[in-house]
Amino acid sequence: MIELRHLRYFIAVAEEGHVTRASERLGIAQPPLSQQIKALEEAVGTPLFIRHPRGVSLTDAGTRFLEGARATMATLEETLDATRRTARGEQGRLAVGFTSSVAFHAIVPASISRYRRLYPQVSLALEESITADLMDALFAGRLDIAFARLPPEIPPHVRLEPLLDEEMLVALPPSHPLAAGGPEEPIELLRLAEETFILYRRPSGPGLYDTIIAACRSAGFSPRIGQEAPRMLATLSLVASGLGVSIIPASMRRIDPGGIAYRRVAGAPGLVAPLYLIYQPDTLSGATRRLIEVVREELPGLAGH
Amino acid sequence: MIELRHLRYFIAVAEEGHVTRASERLGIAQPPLSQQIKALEEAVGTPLFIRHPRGVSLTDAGTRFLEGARATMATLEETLDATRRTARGEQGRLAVGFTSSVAFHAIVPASISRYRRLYPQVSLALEESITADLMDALFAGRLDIAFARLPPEIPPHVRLEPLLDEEMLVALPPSHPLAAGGPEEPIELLRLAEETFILYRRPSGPGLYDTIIAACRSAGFSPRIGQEAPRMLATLSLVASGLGVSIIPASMRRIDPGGIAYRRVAGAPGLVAPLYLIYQPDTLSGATRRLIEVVREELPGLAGH
DNA sequence: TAAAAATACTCCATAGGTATTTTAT
DNA sequence: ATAAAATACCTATGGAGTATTTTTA
Repeated sequence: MIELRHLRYFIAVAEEGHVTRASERLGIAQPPLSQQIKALEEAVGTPLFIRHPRGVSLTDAGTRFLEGARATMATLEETLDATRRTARGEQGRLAVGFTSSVAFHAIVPASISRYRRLYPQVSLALEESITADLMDALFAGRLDIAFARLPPEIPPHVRLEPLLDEEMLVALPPSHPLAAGGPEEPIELLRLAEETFILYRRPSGPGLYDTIIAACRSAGFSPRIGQEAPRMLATLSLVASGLGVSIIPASMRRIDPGGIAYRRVAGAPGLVAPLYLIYQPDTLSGATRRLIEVVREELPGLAGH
Repeated sequence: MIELRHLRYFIAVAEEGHVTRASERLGIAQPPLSQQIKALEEAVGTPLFIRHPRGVSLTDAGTRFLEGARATMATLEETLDATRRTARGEQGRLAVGFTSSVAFHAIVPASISRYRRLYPQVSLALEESITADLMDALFAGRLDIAFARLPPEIPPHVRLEPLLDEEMLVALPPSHPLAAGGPEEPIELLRLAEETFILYRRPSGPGLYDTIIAACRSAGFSPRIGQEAPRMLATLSLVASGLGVSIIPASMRRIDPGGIAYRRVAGAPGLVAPLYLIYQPDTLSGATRRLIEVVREELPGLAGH
């Protein structure tokens, strides 16, 4: 069976044109080198060297073999390089998922764009989806990592790394009486007791839904749910149309489908939208590790929101 | 040190996704396979497999390594193929030399063209030169094989394989009295005793020169040398111009620089032009061996001339 | 509990070492 | 006579085998 040892030895002898000199270069004795060369010639099935009284030279077949032996070694070297770069996360592919409700938080675009700059050789695949689908994709290996709110259930081996707790704001139709105050002036949650609420549909983001209901309960009322919208943007459109009020993560404020008024909420400490980085810590690719690093480094600059 | 064994084992495990199944396929036990995989991962410097309770799967780095390992094995396989084809003489290069005095003998073009047809993957280099230069080139390895007359001296390790003895003809100027007879009617050499001879210059083809002089001597006269021409064609031009007669190998008859009359020679059994195949039998390339075969096979069909 | 991989050890095949002979100039 | 490769023989590293333990779903 031909081994790389044979190729290394063959190349040395071919380059030196001299078995003894090659054996010195290789740090072995001459007889074993002669034997290995002989074994190689046997395995190939044809002489590769012509033996002269003062050295050896290549046969035609040997010349062709030298070319191929070098190509083989070069292919392996390249492979080792690429493999190590991939392991270090400097090369390869990275599939990142996120939900529509986190896409607008600065941490996501900031991390992605810094990552792109630091590791340009990694080809990025970005996917927006609902939390449940992200979790499935993560578990199945179609996704390496995701940004999301608290998922309904956590598959085994999946880690949720809490990044930050985002403040939530009340979204009011422009015509609403409470919309009159300044945006930085908080309002009591209880003042919304008689309002109709427009909320995310349950399976799309149960975490936020439950949090909002719980906050209303502890403020002393049970909110009337007027409509459950399928996505964040749809929720805000309904609010803008005057069909009700909503409570949304602060980062969504930059979406404004027509004159919505955002107001901070007073006296509702549990009313926050957590943002998690989600991945399988046991099977982290290098590229994924690098993204986690980047996200953690971005965090201090934006912890507030 | 990474060996091909590691690559073979790695590929088997990657393809099976299962160390035990791969060990069966490889015909070894499971523990040594696990050890070799571990040693490979150590040499590469990064894990290549993720160990699951029911099998293994590739890491990102492992996926890249699989690709490269396959490429490495493929490069080696290709190399072995090409090396064996080269050894068999089905591929590669072949440099063939010949002198101007043999170029017109049917054996040369016939052999070359059949060789071309049989081994189209061998790139042929043809070189016409004087015998002495051919011998140098052969000895120096710039030439693999040559067709020539008897060389002045034979370098060590060079074999002269006699192919055939070619009849020699008298070449007469068109105006010469002896040119009147039919070409197949032989003339006695002695009848040329008073003629002026135009012969090859000595260093270009000493064999023929000496043969002609010796034949004249044994016919009972010493020829008068009028001129020594540098090449065969020049010799014939001088004859055509009426400056003298010459004696040339029969295959040159097809060159006719203006009305030369060719006549067979009677009673001069030693007056032949030998044709040799010349090569170094100790360092024959496959391609050279194939050409020798072809020439030997062509021989019976044309032994006469 | 069960399936698979890892670990511990043992053994032997063979890569490599030493001494010598052969070969070709 | 000499330089180099080949041969003969020996040594010991490490690849592979057997038995067992560890791991994790």
